[in-house]
Amino acid sequence: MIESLLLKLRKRDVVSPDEEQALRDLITEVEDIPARKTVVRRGEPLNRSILLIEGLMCRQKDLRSGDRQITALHVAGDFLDLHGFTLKQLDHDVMALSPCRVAYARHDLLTRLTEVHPHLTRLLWFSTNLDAAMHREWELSLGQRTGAARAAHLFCEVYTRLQIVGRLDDEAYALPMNQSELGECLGLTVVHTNRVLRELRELGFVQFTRGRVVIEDIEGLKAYAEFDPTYLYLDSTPR
Amino acid sequence: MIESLLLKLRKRDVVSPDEEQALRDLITEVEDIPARKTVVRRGEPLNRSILLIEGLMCRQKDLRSGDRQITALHVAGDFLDLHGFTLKQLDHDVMALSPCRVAYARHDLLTRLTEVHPHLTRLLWFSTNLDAAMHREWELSLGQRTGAARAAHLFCEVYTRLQIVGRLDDEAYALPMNQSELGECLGLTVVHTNRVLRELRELGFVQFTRGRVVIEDIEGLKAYAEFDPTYLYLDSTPR
DNA sequence: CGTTATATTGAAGTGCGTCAAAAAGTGTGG
DNA sequence: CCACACTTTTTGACGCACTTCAATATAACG
Repeated sequence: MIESLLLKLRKRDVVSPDEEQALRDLITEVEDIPARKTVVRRGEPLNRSILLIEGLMCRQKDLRSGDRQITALHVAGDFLDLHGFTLKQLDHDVMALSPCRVAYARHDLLTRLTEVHPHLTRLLWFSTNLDAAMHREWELSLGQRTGAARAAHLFCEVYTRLQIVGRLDDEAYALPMNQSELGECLGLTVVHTNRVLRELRELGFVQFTRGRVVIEDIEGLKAYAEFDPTYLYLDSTPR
Repeated sequence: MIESLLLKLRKRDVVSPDEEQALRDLITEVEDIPARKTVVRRGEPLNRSILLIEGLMCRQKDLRSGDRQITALHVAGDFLDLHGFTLKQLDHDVMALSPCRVAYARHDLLTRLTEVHPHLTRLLWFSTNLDAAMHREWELSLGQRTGAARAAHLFCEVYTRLQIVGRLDDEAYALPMNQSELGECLGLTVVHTNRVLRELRELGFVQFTRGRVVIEDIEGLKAYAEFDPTYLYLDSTPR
């Protein structure tokens, strides 16, 4: 159940059998979530954090005009709102993009964990810092990259993250969202998102059709996006 | 020396005298940094984190074209790279925008702190999560707000953050950067930044001249920017 | 099979970038 | 105090990336 989480963490540091057990003990109830359901609403008090076991979720903020920005994507093995453990409420919504399976980690157990497992605590802390690193890369994309490069970069990032947790299907993967939602990740309208996707397709880099990404030329795509995975911290270092 | 940090933390939770002392013991050497100096370079191994005592610093990422994005601003009381404690190296540079005074917190002492002070650890964890919340709000700005609203929002955010640490000078404050650097925060060119500033001035909201922000109508500015400080977590809650 | 969501294309408009130059401010040395 | 060089701000003209509005095509679904 926490296998993807372990894959993710062990890519970055050693997790002892003891710590693995502590994580297993942390996770209680499992639940299935339908697509499009909001699982955490901004401002609501939190007493547990959610681990994504299967599916695709996102964090989003919106303006009064209704314009939305998706600020993060989450794949299997990610905590959706571990930051909520110290923040106690979120500044944004968390929504399922596909049908998902999640598990819950109660905050009182997490508090206990911080008192008993300092190294594991630092690892969980690391994992929220990793989210922040991705936010920064998205800021760079939104502020400086062209629409096409932004899309290309996103495809590279998700490719890399899914690879870690074994969700790549050869050179393709599931990205269950429509072009409108993809546009909300990229800060583009649906119409322009569609044009940008055509460009990437015509360049022979990648195809995105009905929630599925097929990579045709990963090296070309990475070069085009200036994708440098440093910000994903893929080295195993004592944290 | 850590007074601004204490103001910042105590705005969000209780810091016991014991914990205050632990923080004081954490901070060793103090140093003065000249403007424009890069204090942390991406990729370099870190064994300490930096607390900003006085001045303005930023985090920045760039593309090969030379286009830069400033992903965060830091004021007195902020840790510049506390995330570096668990990341062990940064994915971006940290640079002084003005002459600054900083103090250092060694990572071995921080590790020790996590083993002895779980609640304080959670508070420091919180503070990195707060940085992430600001990153998300900037993503919303960069992705969805117009240039003028983005600038207005930034002025509101810094106004609020400086207020907490007592650096407001009536309805004005120091923001020691030029229009080019402001543009790099906003994802705009200098030229357009200049036009956006004129617009905000003509609307009677705010003036930005030679590194100084003079707020003329804070309520108007907040409304214009749709500034909602929820994401700054200004309530005192047990973390 | 009809209904609704999603994708695609076209045409026209706009926010912001680019290029270029002038104006204003700042710092330094004489 | 001025002279000079340099940085920063400001403005104008023009171009482009992206948006908006609108219509059609295609896929998904009960």
